[in-house]
Amino acid sequence: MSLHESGEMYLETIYVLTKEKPAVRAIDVGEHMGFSKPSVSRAVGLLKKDGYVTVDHNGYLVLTEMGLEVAEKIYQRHTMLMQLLTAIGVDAATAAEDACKIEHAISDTTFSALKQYVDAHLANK
Amino acid sequence: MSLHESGEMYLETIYVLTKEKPAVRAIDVGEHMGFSKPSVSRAVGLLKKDGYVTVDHNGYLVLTEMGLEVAEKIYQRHTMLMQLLTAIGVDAATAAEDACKIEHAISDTTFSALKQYVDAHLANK
DNA sequence: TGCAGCAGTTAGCCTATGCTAACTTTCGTG
DNA sequence: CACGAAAGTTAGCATAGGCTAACTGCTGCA
Repeated sequence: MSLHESGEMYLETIYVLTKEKPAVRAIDVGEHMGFSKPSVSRAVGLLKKDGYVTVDHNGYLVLTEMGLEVAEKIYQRHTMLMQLLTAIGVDAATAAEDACKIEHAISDTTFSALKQYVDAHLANK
Repeated sequence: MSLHESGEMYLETIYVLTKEKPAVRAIDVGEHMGFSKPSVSRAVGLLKKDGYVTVDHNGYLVLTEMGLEVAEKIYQRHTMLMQLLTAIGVDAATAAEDACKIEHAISDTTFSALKQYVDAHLANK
């Protein structure tokens, strides 16, 4: 089954937490996203079924190659959007909030064009 | 009840069609959005209940003041995003598609900042 | 004038995605 | 060793928002 916005958010969260912690459990994901345990449980079940994550014997969540690919893609969008929005004067909190929504909406084409523009005109501002 | 992305899309579509045609019926909205008649019927029913549109005795859809306000807001976002995306090299079709999704996601703050930036740096490119 | 076709509605299905309540499982510690 | 807390799962509810099937109701034309 195809990934929706919510699936992408879970993958991105697992990705981000993986960079912060030695191991990521479902409960950590839930706390980070502000979702209940059952919501995470179901979401992870779907991501597992579709081959985006695996769960080891300790209950630790690990992104598969496919999951990592998606997570990195979304995370890159997030980073670029944060750069763009803060560079044009949007406060960090609002930028983060909006970036989280926009990152799931834009096509590869738009991402590339924006990235190129930001790198050329707005980086380090 | 609050408006969701889909409600905003319906309002925007009614707004756009109103500028193109003498009168807008539910069926026109459905054709324009690629949705079935029942989907439009229910959506319009909700928008009517919540005071965003009225339906006259001929079945023509008319935006209320409140509906018009929302529709114009979304339409402005759409226009600004089209300007932005095409200015940085995104093809028109992709820009339109992405603008349709982004327009519902951005906050007023981000809209203002982007609009200002586009007007100052990217207009008429 | 009666029927055909179009517009709109109603009923009910499906998926996605959040939730709570309640159960299971596992583990550390008194 | 047994109990309590923490993590995860299962069951079932709700909303949003698509869809098809089938009904209603109006309108225009042979």
